[in-house]
Amino acid sequence: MLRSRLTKSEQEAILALPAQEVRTAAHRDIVRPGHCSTFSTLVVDGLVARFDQLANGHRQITALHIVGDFCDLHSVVVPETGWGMESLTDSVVRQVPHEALRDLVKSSPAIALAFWRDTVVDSSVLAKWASALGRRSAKSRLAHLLCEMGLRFEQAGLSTDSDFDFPITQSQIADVLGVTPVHLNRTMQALRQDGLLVTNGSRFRLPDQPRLCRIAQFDPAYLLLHKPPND
Amino acid sequence: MLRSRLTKSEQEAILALPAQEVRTAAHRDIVRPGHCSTFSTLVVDGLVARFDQLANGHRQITALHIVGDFCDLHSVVVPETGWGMESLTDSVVRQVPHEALRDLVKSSPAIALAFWRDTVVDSSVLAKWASALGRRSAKSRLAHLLCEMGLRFEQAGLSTDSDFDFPITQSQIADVLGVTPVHLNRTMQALRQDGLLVTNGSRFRLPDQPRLCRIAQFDPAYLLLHKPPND
DNA sequence: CGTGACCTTGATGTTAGTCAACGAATGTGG
DNA sequence: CCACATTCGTTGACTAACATCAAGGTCACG
Repeated sequence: MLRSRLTKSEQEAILALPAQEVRTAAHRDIVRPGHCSTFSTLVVDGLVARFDQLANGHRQITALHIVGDFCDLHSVVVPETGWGMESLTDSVVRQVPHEALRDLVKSSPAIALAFWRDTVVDSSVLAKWASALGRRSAKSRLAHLLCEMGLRFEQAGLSTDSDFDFPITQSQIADVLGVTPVHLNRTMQALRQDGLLVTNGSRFRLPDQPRLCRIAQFDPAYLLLHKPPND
Repeated sequence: MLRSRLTKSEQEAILALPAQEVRTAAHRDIVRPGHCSTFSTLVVDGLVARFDQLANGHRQITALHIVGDFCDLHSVVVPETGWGMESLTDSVVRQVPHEALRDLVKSSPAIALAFWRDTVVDSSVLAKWASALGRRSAKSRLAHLLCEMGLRFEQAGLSTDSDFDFPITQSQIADVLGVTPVHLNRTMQALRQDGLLVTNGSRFRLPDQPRLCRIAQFDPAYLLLHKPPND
């Protein structure tokens, strides 16, 4: 679950944290921007996005979180939310009070480091994405997103990296890539015509991953999957 | 220096950390992408940028660091560098060994939280920037950058927020905004014609900040300047 | 008096946004 | 079972933003 090595007892301490389980329908705002949050959110089922909203209402999704992700652990040390969180699908989340997390962190330096590390990995993914938004074409960004999500779904044990269920609308993908829904639609068609993408409902298949990775210039190092020890 | 409240003795412990002071000329890579770093970098003088590099050599700057910033504290918990760091001007930095930082973090939970918090603030700035790259025009992004840097220079006690020394080339700003140098040049001219920017060498003056902030949709909340206590 | 780094300008091509409309699938209430 | 609305994907015509290519201009520096 977390991207660090912990002892059994430390793992148990995290799992034993008090939490409120919440079910939400798709397209609901779980955390509204501009407030102060009192809990962190663990995704139990579904797909959850962190976003930033502009004055005109347009959204830029800055992170996608799948089953098992602790999506706003950073709010433990910085509870002020400039961002918001929305459910992209019907979802189930566990809300863990900051108070409990802070107590745990004080009692165990190893867990503090593991939490810190987890937020840094999120930040590493975000940096890679910022670079994609600034310097790549929509087609390359879409390819990159597909490569990343495939790998993350596989790592989470949900599917293979080249054939996965990704229940997201084209408008939502557009909010990730920073393009309009119309342009995303055309970009997806371009990948389909190149024989790099086959979709069927929410099922995504990537028939030629090596070529897709080349277009995306995808190097999975930034996801930090090898989980080195903390010290 | 750090964006958290610490006791005197904690502050002294940080300042007493062993470090190697290094001087670098402008336009040098301080940390090369794709390695494993063994120290974190504190900016003593100058301007330092974190960047991500594409296969074609193009760079996207993902963070700017001014005097007093600890620019890669995150590498304490994740030493693998997908990114690089370059000096934008002649600079002086202090390189603090990760080993010493990890020892300090283990001995003091408050410092661990302060360090964690610092990396989360960087991440908050990055999220705002990703949103700008995805959803705003070059003009709005430039306005946003100017508002942010003005405020940060002021907070660091270097100048006022509407008249500051920002020793950076147009090509480097272009690498921040994710545009070409040619287009950045034209974007700056547009701000000048609107009476929103006056430059003289590396001196930037913002004659009409309220209007500039409106164009930028600048809300400084994401910089988390009010420094709430850690717990 | 070159030379190189940086800024500026013009012409032209490409990428992506905007506006508007339509079709397919799904759900809902009568 | 049918009319209706809603959401989502798709398409076409047109426009705006930005990239690319190429060339000069300025200034500091050796």
